[in-house]
Amino acid sequence: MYSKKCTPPSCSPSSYSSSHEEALVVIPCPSQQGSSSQCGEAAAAALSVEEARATANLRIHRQAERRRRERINGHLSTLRRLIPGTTKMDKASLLARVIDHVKDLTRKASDIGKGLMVPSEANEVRVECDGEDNLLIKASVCCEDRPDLFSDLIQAFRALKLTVIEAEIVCVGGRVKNVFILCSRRDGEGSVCLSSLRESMKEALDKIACSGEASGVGYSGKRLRALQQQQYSCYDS
Amino acid sequence: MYSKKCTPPSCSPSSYSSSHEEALVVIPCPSQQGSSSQCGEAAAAALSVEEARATANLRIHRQAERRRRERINGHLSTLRRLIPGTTKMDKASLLARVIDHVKDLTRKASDIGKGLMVPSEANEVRVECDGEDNLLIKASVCCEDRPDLFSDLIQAFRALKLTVIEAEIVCVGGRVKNVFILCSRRDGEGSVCLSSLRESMKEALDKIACSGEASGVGYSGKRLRALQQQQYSCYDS
DNA sequence: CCGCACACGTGAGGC
DNA sequence: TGCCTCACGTGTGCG
Repeated sequence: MYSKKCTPPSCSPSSYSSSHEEALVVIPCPSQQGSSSQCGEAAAAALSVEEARATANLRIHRQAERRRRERINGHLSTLRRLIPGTTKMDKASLLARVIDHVKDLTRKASDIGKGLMVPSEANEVRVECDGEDNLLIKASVCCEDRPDLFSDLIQAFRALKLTVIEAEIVCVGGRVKNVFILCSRRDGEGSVCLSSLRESMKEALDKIACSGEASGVGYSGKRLRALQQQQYSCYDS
Repeated sequence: MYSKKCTPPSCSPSSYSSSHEEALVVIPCPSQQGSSSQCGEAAAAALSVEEARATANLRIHRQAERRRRERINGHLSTLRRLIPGTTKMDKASLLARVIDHVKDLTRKASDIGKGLMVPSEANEVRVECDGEDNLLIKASVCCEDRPDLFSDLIQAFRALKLTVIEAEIVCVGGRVKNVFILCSRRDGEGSVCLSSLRESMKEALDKIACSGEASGVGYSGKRLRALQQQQYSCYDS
């Protein structure tokens, strides 16, 4: 029940067989070929041939194990190649980072599939620092849409010295969800400074999200019903 | 100054087969301690103490190596836990699937950040079967927007006996991108049937996407410029 | 019996 | 020098 047909044949790290090659020489014992007449010798011969077979098996086993090791290490270095910054890293630590990476990507992927990309009913502002290098910041704002919302957000980011790397906009029935990937370009960067940045960001974005709340309302029930009936529309009335 | 020449490396590994707990008892051998009065013994004692230290080092090395192995295998089983369907799978194959998973998730994740969620200039219809169970189908349609586009799509899915699990709509400057997660509820399901389903889906969606092409055009350059200047808007003129 | 996969202990090399 | 990581060969259990 294991291994299936996978066995990527190309996983070999290309440098192979140069270092130690198993010589095919098998029989070091010359003792037992002439002696067919003595029974004691026969026993010895049997034992030695048995030994020879054992060593042959051992040899096969040895190189099989080596192939297995090469397969595993090949996959491991493929992983190293895939995940940036893991070159010349400990094998165990590499696996740890692979785990982190998988978890992270799974979370991201589930975000897109689930409800993240459909603007929710309630206003929502989230600011999270992505990854371990703390360079990228992800900010998402979900609120009622209005003509100058986007430029307001951009201005807020500019005031905080944040560069927009990516922006993602989804609008459904008058509500909008904006997700930004930002990059903070500051001189004395530190985790302390970063947390305060988080706070000011959240404050500013909250203000922007709520500023259009007084004017137009009443979409809630209608929009929800529209969603449930699967009659999405991007068009305002 | 213990004698203890025991534990020669040749000593069979099964000798201390008591599961694996390293007993702290070090000195079982009382063999050559009686003669303390001879000077030749001094050299032997020095040699033996050196040997003893060597074996102690070996012991430390042994259990350190074991810890390392445990760490790696721990991470490996964590990965098994994370990726569904890899229980009791070969270690190398597990790594292969981890690689696939990482590649897949990276692609998906880059999709959300890059161009997937912004309607592209050219019309585009994609149908892909997600995951290994072949139950979920992801269909994305990118085309010029029109009032009844969505209901047309829904009708097409209904005709193909597809249930909409999730829908994601992004509209920018008159163009729209719809991404659907669908579930096929059919009796005799098979990969053959599924590929034909793919074909008919693609055909139907292509028809729908192109049907509004004749009427309104000319957004292209304007929209592209708007995107580059980061002046997104969900509002039609 | 053989192929396969795993865990183990040990030698070698890098700080 | 000591600790750590790695590769290697081998013993062992499973189909």
